[in-house]
Amino acid sequence: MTDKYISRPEEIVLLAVRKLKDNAYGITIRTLIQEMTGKYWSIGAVYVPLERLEKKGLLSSFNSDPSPERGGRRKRLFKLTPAGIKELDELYRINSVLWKDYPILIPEENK
Amino acid sequence: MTDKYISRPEEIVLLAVRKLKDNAYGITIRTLIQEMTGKYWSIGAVYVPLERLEKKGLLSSFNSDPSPERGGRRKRLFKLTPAGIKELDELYRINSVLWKDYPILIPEENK
DNA sequence: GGATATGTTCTACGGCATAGAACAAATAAG
DNA sequence: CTTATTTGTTCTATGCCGTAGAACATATCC
Repeated sequence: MTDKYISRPEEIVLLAVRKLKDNAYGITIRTLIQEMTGKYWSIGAVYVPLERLEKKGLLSSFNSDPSPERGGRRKRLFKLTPAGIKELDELYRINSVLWKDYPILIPEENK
Repeated sequence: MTDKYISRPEEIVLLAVRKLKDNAYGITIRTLIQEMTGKYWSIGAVYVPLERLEKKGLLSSFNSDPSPERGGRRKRLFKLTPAGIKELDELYRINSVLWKDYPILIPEENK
């Protein structure tokens, strides 16, 4: 492909960052993803894509002030860059085409 | 992840096979994918995932009778297995969750 | 300052993405 | 029948990504 796709894990991470708004950092991202997908994600499965997405210019990050309730290291907060937003829009468009007319599943009462 | 995802290329290939029904083979799959995604796909970018999906039991394939109009090698036709259908249903479900509430884009008249 | 809690960095290994040349096989032409 | 043409698949190499979890860092609490 000439115009590379981002991968599925990268897509999912981008979406999680978007949904978390000003509270997107490693732990919350991981938790949200696990909730949405219903699957276990290792720590590395979150941070490695985060790192790569930042390198590609789709995300930016900065360290928060230390202000947690109990203790612990400061957070590295992530946000979408304009390029990241554009990428998500593009993915949304392609997904719409790919899944258009996918048969609606009648749940439970399969009659 | 304990319960592995299939990759994005694999997802796209599965969808193409589904849409093509009884006419899903290398060339038509590639053409449809390029139409849907608007991107160039090499031959290998289609056949390698096809091969892997068959190995995973999500697709099956068989050679067609030789009956083309002009000549050429016989086709290797692909179809979804029950596991493949199940996988697509699962992907649809997850995608719905992931993209729920994605902001509707007002096209052109951005007012 | 040692214990505890919260978070991130590091890195290793296998597997997948992607490209395109080589190969195969069917019919048509001479 | 043998050569050209058309249609389609197989092969395989390279680099990058997916994934896991141990190690490390840094806050607060006692």
